[in-house]
Amino acid sequence: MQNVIQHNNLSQPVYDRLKKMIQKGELAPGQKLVQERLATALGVSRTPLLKALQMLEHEMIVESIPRRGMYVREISLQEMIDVYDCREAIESTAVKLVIERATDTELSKLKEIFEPFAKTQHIHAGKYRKADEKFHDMIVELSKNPVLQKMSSVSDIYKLVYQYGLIRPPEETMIEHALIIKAILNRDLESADRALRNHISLSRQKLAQRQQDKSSLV
Amino acid sequence: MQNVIQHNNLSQPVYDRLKKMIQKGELAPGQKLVQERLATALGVSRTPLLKALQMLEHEMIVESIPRRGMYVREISLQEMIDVYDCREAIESTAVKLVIERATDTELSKLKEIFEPFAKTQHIHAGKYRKADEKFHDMIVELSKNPVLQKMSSVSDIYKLVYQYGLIRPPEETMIEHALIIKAILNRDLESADRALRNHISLSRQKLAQRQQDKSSLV
DNA sequence: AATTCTATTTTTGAATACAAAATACATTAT
DNA sequence: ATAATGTATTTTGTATTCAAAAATAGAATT
Repeated sequence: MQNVIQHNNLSQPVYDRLKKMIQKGELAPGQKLVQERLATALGVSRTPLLKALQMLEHEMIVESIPRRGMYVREISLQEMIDVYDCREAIESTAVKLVIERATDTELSKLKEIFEPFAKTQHIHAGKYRKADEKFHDMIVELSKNPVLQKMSSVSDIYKLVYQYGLIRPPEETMIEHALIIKAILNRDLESADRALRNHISLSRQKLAQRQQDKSSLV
Repeated sequence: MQNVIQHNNLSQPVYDRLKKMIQKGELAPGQKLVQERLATALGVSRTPLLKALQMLEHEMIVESIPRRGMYVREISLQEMIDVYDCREAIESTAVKLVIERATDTELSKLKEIFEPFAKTQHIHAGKYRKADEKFHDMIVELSKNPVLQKMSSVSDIYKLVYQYGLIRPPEETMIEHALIIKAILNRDLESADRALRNHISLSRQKLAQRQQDKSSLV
């Protein structure tokens, strides 16, 4: 029995690890997270684990059922559609602020994200998804609105949409990304807003279509 | 020393009490919240208190400075302006969904909120503020989008704007509320969106004006 | 009088202990 | 065999303990 108490923020690394494990599916949706067992597996006590789980709960990645336990949340298709409405709200506002507040140097970083894909013929799906996430993250970051950033973390679960497979081919979204970036670089708010809303809205519509298909099966 | 352990969600009532205490200013912005002392005062141990504080941290009402402690957050004028941008994002999306999803019965409840003030000549400031908050809460609630609702809780700190005094006279906002409600009842998305954005935007501009005034004093 | 250093106290973050609720399991009754 | 009941085990929510870091107070020095 080791009698050493750590004092340096154990919950943060635990949070990071859990989040990755859930994103990778190592902890499956619906799965119960037994605290003592999980804590031992991660080499900490229940205290920092619980703090990490609470953070994930705020992001709607896990859910706590009182006196029952913590579970990895299952994100339904309907909820994912709701998430896309949230992303449109967040990012549309973010884009407005980016155009107001970001420097040209900062804007150029947005552009760089998709440059590797412009050259190549075949787009690596995994790398493109990462770039896509980075693009949307950066828009929120460059908004320089801390409250918006915090709110954004709640709808970050959109990143779990891959559970429903590929929503739209990269070739399609690539063009839309280019349009958004171009408008932002020109600091053309109206075009940027329109392009961004269109981009998110199209994906949401794809999800809604699947929802339709599913319910019409019954 | 009582040897009784409660098992029924102590953190929720603690959260409620703390939130009210902060809203009333009983716990002042900037004030340090010493855990042991506060826990004793509330009749619980540090464990449920800490959980409550984490919830408040997520809503940006308190902040944790690692290894230093928990503090009641001071919300600057600039941040409040940022909050209003967030509210516009949230509520604009909410209104869209309300028009899509809410029943006529539900919409009628929106209307009822301000009815007491239509009759009276003099508007009771405190009661009007409560009604105002209820109105905005209800829009988010009737959106029936759980993710949006969760996000909304983060920018709920707009309710602390009264710390900066009265932003606009009730007579002014009353008219705007009426316009928003009318458009929602008609399920006229375009008008509702325009009215709502105008309403929030005007308040934000007032705050921005104060920010200007303040910085030009220097 | 101001500043630096040191000893003491306080407070935080983590680990552990503990009681009640939830679950699993076996036994009995139907 | 299935349902119902009682018992043992597990797990949660809270309380407590503990060690390290931070804050404080006091002494020593400039």
